[in-house]
Amino acid sequence: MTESTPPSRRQLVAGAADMIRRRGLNATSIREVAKHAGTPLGSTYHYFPGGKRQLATEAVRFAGDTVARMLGKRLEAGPVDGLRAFLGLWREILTSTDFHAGCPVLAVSIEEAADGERHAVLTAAAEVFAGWETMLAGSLREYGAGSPEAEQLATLVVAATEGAVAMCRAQRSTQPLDRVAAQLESLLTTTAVN
Amino acid sequence: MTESTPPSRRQLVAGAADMIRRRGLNATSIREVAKHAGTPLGSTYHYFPGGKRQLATEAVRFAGDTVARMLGKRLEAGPVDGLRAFLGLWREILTSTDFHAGCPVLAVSIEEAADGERHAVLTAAAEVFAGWETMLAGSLREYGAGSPEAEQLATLVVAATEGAVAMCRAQRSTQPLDRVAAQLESLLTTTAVN
DNA sequence: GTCTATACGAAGATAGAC
DNA sequence: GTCTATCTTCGTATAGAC
Repeated sequence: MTESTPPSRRQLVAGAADMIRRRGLNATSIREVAKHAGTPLGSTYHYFPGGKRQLATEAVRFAGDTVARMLGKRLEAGPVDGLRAFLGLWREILTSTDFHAGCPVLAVSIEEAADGERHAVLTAAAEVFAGWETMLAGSLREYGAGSPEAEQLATLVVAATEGAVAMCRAQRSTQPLDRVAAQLESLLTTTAVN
Repeated sequence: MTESTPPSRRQLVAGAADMIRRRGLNATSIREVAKHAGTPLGSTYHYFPGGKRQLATEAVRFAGDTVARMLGKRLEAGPVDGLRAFLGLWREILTSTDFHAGCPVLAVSIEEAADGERHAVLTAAAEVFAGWETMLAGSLREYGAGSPEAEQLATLVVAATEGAVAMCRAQRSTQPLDRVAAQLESLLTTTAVN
């Protein structure tokens, strides 16, 4: 991580994130991720000795950080701008993939491990969600929202967006996300000063 | 369907729904569903000639109908009662399974088919979501909500609940669902008369 | 009509050649 | 250090015995 990161390693993580957000965690095979990245299967286990679990964990963190960076930038202009950017990001992912891709963090959250034990991927997903919520809540408080209200609104934004993206995929339409966007924007506008 | 339904057929559908809501669609194997139902593997293909896709489709519809029946009853007492029942149902599923189970409809919505073609399971999921939304929106209109508002609120309720259930599983806590509940209840109370 | 046995492919992971 | 070849297990689906 600290030493120079090989480009193929990075490609494996990004490719895994893309496959997970389309097919889910269990249907994402190391074989296919490696093939897609142009690296041999053995290399994957050299870069990720922890196997599939480690690769998936890093993929979730990678996707989470990418969204968080974008969200942080847009939140500088206020919570409603952040909300619009957040919703717009997922909308773009849906439409640009013809509703084939969603959120990899949600995907890993709803798949129990085969052996039934709680794996590190779930922990990473929880941290990613918490990070997004913390950023949103902080911005809401900055703009005048009260303390229990800000956290509740932040959770509502993340939960509603994640749920809406899944619904959009089922019905091949952005209608759920657009409806959620209208309600959330009006809610945040009346709560915080912009 | 119309003729007498064998109990093992029913068990297979219910078992599939339970496994899907825990592990997701791709990780749910016909073998294990059959074993769990106590029926031989061959019987599954006798009852469901369409194989895994058919079984999964019926499992989604089964789960959707179960929720819809409960929701319909509780909506007779008004939209806020319906909301509480809806949230309470998912909360109970989370806590009674130690956060191992979620919503099977959401689960199938986020997994692309391996062959890339759009399958019947997704269509069933879209219909289930639409059914829940229609019931909620109808109740909201009955209690005084305007026409674009009612549909938007209904979608927000379903999306936020589904997303929150997934977040609860990731962080092994009902906090996301409880926060969403607080916000949705206050939102529906100010919008509709109860 | 029900179920056993099996065909066939693909998964995760590793051993060991280069 | 990198990659090929392989081990083992499990998946869907079916053929054919009772």
